[in-house]
Amino acid sequence: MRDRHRPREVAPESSTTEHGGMSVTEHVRVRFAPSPTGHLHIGGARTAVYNWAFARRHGGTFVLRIEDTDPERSTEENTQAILRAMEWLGLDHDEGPDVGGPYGPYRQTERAHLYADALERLKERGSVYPCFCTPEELERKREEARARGGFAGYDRTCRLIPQEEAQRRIESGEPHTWRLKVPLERGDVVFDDLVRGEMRFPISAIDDLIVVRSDGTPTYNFAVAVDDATMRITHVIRGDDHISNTPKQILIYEALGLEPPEFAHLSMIWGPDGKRLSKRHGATSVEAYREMGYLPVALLNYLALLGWSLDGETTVIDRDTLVANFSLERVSRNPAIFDAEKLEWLNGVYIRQMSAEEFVERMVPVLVEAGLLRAEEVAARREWLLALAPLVSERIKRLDEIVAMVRFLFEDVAIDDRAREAVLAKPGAATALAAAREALSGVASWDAPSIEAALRPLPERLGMKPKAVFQALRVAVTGTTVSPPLFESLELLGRERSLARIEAAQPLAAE
RNA sequence: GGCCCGUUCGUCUAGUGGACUAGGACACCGCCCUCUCAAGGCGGAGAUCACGGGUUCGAAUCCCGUACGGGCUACCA
Repeated sequence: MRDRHRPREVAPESSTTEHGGMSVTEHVRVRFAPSPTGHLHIGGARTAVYNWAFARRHGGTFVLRIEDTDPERSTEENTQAILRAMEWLGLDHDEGPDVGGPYGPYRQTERAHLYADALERLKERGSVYPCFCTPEELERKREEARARGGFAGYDRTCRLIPQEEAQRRIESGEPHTWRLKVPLERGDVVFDDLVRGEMRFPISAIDDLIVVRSDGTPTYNFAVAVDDATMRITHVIRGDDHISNTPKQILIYEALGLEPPEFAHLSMIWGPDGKRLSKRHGATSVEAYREMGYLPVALLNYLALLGWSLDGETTVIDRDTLVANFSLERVSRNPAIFDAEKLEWLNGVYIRQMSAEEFVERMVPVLVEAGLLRAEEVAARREWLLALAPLVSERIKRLDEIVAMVRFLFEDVAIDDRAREAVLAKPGAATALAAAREALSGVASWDAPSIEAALRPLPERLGMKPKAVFQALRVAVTGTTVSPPLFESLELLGRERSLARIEAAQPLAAE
C-alpha cells in the first residue's frame, strides 16, 4: 500500500526540532547492531550499508554495537570477522567496540549495569512488576489462550498481586521475572515509519513482555531499547522483522520517560526461490564474496540497489554518489530477491573501469596466491604486468577468473583435448602452424604490432580463413580456444616460448 | 488464531490521479564489430501493474474486500 504521507526525514547535515519552544539541532546517530553468531551476511550488510549511507549523508554518527548476549553462539572470532568485513566494504564506523566512543561500552555483555539501572528506574516509576509464573505455567496458559483464539499474550495474573505480597515473595527468594506493565489506557501505539508511513498497533494486542529474566539478564527488546536510548540513537534502521517489536520498544522508551527515535524498516532479502536467503542459495557472507574476487565498491553498489534506487535509471553508483544521494524516502517496501548475476555484471563494470595500475594491484595478489608469480618478481615485471592488465580486465567479471585466463603465460600448459579436436584436427592446421612459425622467426622487434604485421598476410597467402589460421595458433600457444588477444599474448609470452610451443604443437596438427 | 507488513516484465526497480501505446538495468534472443572470448553498438521479445469491487470525466497511482507470500506472537535475537 502506498502512503503518500510518509514523514519527512531529516534534512542533510542536521534537522531542527522544537523543544520547549527552543530550536535545537539534532545530530543524526544511527547504529548497526549485528549479533556475532556468524559472519556478516548479505542481509546484515545491506542494513549496515543503509545505516552508514544515511549517517554519512547527514553528517551524522555511525555506531557499531555488538549484540553478543547469546553466549552459546557468540564468539570473538565472529566479531572480528564482522569488523573485517565492514572495513573491507568501506563501512567505517565512528563509535564501536574497537574504536570506543562516548556512549560505550559497545558490547551488550559489558552493558549489564545499564540494564540494571534502567530496571531500577522502571521499578521506581511503577512501570514494571514481578512475575512469579513458571515457564511451565506460562506454556500451559499460552496453549489454552491459543485454543480459545485471539490474544495469546500473558494473562497478567501477577500484575494483580498486591505490592506487599510481591515484595515478600521476592525477599523470600522466589524466582521471578520482571514484566512491563503495559498501560492499557494509553490507546494505540503509533509511529511514522520512515519507509512505510504510519504504523498503528492496538495497545490491547501488546503483551506485558518480560524485560528482565529470572536470572537477571535483560531480554532482547529491553536491551535494544535501553541501548538505543542510552546511545542517543536518533534513527533506527533495521530489517522489517522488527516491525512488530517496535511498539514494545516504544512502550519501554515511554516507561523510561524517554522520547523514542525514528524508525525505518527495510524489507528482507530473499533467495531466488522466494525463501529467506540462506546457504542453500550459495554464498551469503560478505567474506565469501571477497574471496570470489568481488570488489567492495561493486558489492556496496549492488547492496545499495537492493531496495533503494537513485532515480530508477542509474545503476552504477559509487561510494560518493551513494552518500550524496541516499535517502530513506527512496527505499522500497517490497522484499528483494538477491540476483547474483546482476552483482557479477556490476563487478565487471567496476573491473573494466580500473586503470592498468589499479588492476595490477588487484591482479598481483591473485597471481601470487595461485603460485604463478613470486612477490619478489613483481617490481621487475611491472611493465609486463601493466601491459597484461587491460587484456585481462576487459574479459573478466570476477578477480578469481584471472588465473585461468593467464596461466599459459606463466607455465606450459597441456593442449585441451576439445581444443585439439575442434581446431588442430582441422585440415590446414599444420600448414598454418608451419607458416606462422616461419613468419614469426623473422620478426625483428617482438611486439604486438610487428607480430600482427607478420601474421596478417598468412590467411590470404595460404588460402585459408583468418579464423582458421589464428585459432590454430591460439590453441598451439595457449592450449585453449579462448584467450586474450593473440598478438598481444604472443608478445607477452616472448619469442622463445611462443616458437617452442608452436613447434611442440605441430605434430598434433592435421595437414 | 490474533496483530502487522508486502504484491509493477524471470530478477532489481521507475511510477505519488491525465506526459503510461507502463520507463531503465540484469538476464535472454538477433544483427553489427571481430583472431577466440569478452567489451561495445544497434534492435527484439518480455508486465492483463496479484485478484475483485468502488471513487473519478480519467487509477499502477485513492478507498474497501479477497487471495497469496512474509514477520511477530519465547525467561531467542
